[in-house]
Amino acid sequence: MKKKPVSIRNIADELKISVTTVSFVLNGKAKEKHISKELTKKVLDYAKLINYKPNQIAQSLRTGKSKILVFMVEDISNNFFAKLARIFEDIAYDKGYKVIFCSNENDDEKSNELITLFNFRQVDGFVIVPSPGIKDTIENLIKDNIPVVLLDRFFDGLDCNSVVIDNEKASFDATQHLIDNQFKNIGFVTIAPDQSQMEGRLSGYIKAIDENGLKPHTLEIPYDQVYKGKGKELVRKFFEEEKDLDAVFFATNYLTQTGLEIFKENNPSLINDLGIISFDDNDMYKIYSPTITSVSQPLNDISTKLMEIMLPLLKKKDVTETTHKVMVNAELIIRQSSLSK
Amino acid sequence: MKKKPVSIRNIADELKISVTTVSFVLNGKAKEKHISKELTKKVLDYAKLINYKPNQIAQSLRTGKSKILVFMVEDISNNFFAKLARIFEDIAYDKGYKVIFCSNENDDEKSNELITLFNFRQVDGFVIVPSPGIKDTIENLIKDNIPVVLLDRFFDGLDCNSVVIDNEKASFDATQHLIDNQFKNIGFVTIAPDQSQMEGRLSGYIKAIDENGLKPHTLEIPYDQVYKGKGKELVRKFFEEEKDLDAVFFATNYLTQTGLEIFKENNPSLINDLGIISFDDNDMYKIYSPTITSVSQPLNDISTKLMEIMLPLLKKKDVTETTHKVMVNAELIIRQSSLSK
DNA sequence: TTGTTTTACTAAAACGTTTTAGTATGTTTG
DNA sequence: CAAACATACTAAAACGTTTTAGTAAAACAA
Repeated sequence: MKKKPVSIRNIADELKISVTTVSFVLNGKAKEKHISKELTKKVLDYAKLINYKPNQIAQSLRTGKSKILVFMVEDISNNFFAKLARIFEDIAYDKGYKVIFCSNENDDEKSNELITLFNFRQVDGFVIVPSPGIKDTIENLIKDNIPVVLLDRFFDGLDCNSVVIDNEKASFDATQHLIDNQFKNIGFVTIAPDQSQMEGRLSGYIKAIDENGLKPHTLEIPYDQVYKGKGKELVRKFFEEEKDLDAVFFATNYLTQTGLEIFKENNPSLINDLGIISFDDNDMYKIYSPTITSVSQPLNDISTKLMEIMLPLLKKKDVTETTHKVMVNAELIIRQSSLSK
Repeated sequence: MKKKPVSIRNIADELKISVTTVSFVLNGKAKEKHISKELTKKVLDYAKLINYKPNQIAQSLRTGKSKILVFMVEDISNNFFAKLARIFEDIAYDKGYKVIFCSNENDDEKSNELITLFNFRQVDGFVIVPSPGIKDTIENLIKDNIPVVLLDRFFDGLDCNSVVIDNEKASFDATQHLIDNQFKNIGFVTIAPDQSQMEGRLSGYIKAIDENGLKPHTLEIPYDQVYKGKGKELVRKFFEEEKDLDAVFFATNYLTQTGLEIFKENNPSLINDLGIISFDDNDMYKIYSPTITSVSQPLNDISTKLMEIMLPLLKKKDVTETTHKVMVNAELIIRQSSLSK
């Protein structure tokens, strides 16, 4: 049966001193509170001896801090988010925080539900990949003085910490790279830009196309159709109609997979004949035939930045004092699929 | 600034009754404790009106239950585990539990550290993909009456709940499928079987090979070499030496990727000439050229089973009463790579 | 000497619940 | 008509911490 864990009381009783003294010592306030060197040592030694660990829940109740962070993404089983989560987890544990992951499926209702749930369960801070319609919820969190860092996306006109990549630049560079490789009719397959990161990706593409005097060919798929098979049909139709495309830039990993699937089904030679770039890397791209060029987000940088912003917020009285909006650069990993044919 | 959340006290004061009564009502013990219908309704209505949510931490301190489960896997950013986690998360939230995910990197020290950390922070239950040397730690958890369900692997001679797939059968079937497709010299690339699931995969392969009077060709890579580039060289050497292989069965997703990488670098035609099967599916396998046959683990079944075992344990006084060892069947997804050439 | 400061330590409240052990009525029962 | 029981409610302890507001003695200053 479960033996009761040792408490501060046990230490106090054993050493015939008060719990107050023990608490002071264990919290490193010995000097400040004028606890003698000898007693301090005695407490520390005994605590170690009996392997005392504070009851985190009692601490939380008293201090109002849970040492738990929430990392809410669109889908934790998505490679990009899973990798980010993994790195964030490591840093967090290192700093004494536990992390609860959850997936909002880019759905406003689910997002709100989860945020409410956790907020009431006294979570210390949130990292959130926001669904399009939760600007108000986020604003309320900030008003309630709860640390929030947005990830991957942000809201125009909302003063909130965020870490995003420079989507426009990344997209511009990728498109320009295709142009530099003699591609002239470059298609862009994306999802409807009600998410800020998608907006940047589209505008980067358009900018490169415009600057080079080319004609844009874009397909924007409504988000709700993407994950319902319907998206695939739209992509298929796009390629059937735009016969003269010589390259295509997919704005997300998932769209690339859909595209490749269609090529495989309808017109396998396209895989080799078209110039192809995918936003977001995938372990398999480097072993595909041809190997696939991708825009790779710097996962380590992103997670590190997230923590760098989050940690000071957790100490602060007022989270609105200063907000940090960090933009990191993505890397274009050039492989066979984007080189001039 | 953060407004103080409403407490049971606020309700009691407002209605001029005791906190006890409020607590009884809110916990559904109104009848049992003879609280009148009218008062019960009044409490419920007012609680709803002011949007009362219990302070989970205070509840935890009092009841000793945190409503938190730990889901510890080898690497949460690994596709297989991420997908499992995603499903488990959904079920858990539905049952009122939060889930903390963590990665032990198949390392005993890290596993022990994490288990100790969470155990002392009063987690209600553990789902664990155990690293090879933590049998004792698991045993101690069980002795302490803490719910544990092992996932993917188990320990011989330890009576502990577990959910695993029938690796031997899955491996046997996959090998037999290759044999049925006229392959005669089937290689098996695996990691050293100090993990139970790897043992089953090897023995299934051997059994099929033996039953068909063929000769085994196995490569066993020590676990610690797999993730250090060294593994790749061992695989490369294997294929250079075993010139007469006509098929290969990779025992994990990661090994498949390594293998494909080597084929691509050294001998691209092999990808089409060899029969290939991979343990664990990958979204990209169905759009690879050729499409790749895989042994796919039933993620939904596994997560559901995990919860089915975990939930009753969380209610029980004594977790050792009965142990459930569940074995689920994997599915062979047949694609081009394993069909007779 | 007396008053002030410093040192060394502690009692008790507080965090927000749940639960035990009541009390004070009203209602049956023998 | 008293004893037993049922109903409707509550005071206070408990969970394990942290922290406020102390006390008592020793050291120092005048």
